[in-house]
Amino acid sequence: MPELPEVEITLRGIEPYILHQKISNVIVRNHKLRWPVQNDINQQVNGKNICKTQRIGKYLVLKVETGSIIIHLGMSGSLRVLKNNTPIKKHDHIDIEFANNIILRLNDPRRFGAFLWTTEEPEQHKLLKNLGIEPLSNKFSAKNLAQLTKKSKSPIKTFLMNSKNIAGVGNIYANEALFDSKINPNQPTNSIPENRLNSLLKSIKKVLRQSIKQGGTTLKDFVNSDGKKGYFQVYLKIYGKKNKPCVYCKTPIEENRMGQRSTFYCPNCQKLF
DNA sequence: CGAGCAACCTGCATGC
DNA sequence: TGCATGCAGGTTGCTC
Repeated sequence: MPELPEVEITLRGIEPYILHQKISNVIVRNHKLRWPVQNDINQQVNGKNICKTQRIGKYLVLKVETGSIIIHLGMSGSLRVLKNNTPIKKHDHIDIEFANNIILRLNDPRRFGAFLWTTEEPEQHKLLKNLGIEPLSNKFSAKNLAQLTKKSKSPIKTFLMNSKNIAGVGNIYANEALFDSKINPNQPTNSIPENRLNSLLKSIKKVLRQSIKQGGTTLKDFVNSDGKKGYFQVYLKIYGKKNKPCVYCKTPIEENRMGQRSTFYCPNCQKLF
């Protein structure tokens, strides 16, 4: 599921409830996520206050004085703020209980998500230190994108989805941003002229911002911290639209596979050049 | 090095 | 109805 907008929505939803609150317990019902959840996680954080929360790419970081909890939602994860004693549902793997009587509950049917403890600076953690540019930051500029793309011969969609280049763009938003800027997903990255790169840059920021505004995209599992679904799926123009008419030219949208991911494009609007 | 792809999991839609 | 197949917002870590 969760790409950058969904993780951002989750962060905004949980932060007001947990920032500066004291952790009173961590319950791990199933430690088998992408990596095993550390056995002593409760001893590490019990009694500590959350002093900072942040999103880095698709990762959420909950900082306490002595280290950080790093959370990734994988394909199907969600985090909810609930009252203590809320009955457990299937795939509710972890609860962080707080002294103010709320819990932060991780549900993740596919268990591709992660829940890690680190005493390093989170940016230095193995999984985060090679992340590329934050696409909504000022560092994601025309100049930097031009610099970054000239080294890569990969198809542009593969480039966009590689978190070493850009952190947080996944399959939905790569498809949408390429359609919005009328670039073919297979266009070799280093063959894209500067004016087209600038338009791609704007499309990426636009699509991510619009999705955040709509509470993210819910295809299946994603819910925000209140348990509500996102609404941006209503505004998707290309993702999942195989054989539907292109909103600009009515040409039927085509689908193929790049890597192992579904790729949608309008053969008329997104011609290779 | 990079590119390609299997693997990690459950659930759901589809087709025989 | 039942069973097999394939696919799903991600990413690591193999092989070549």
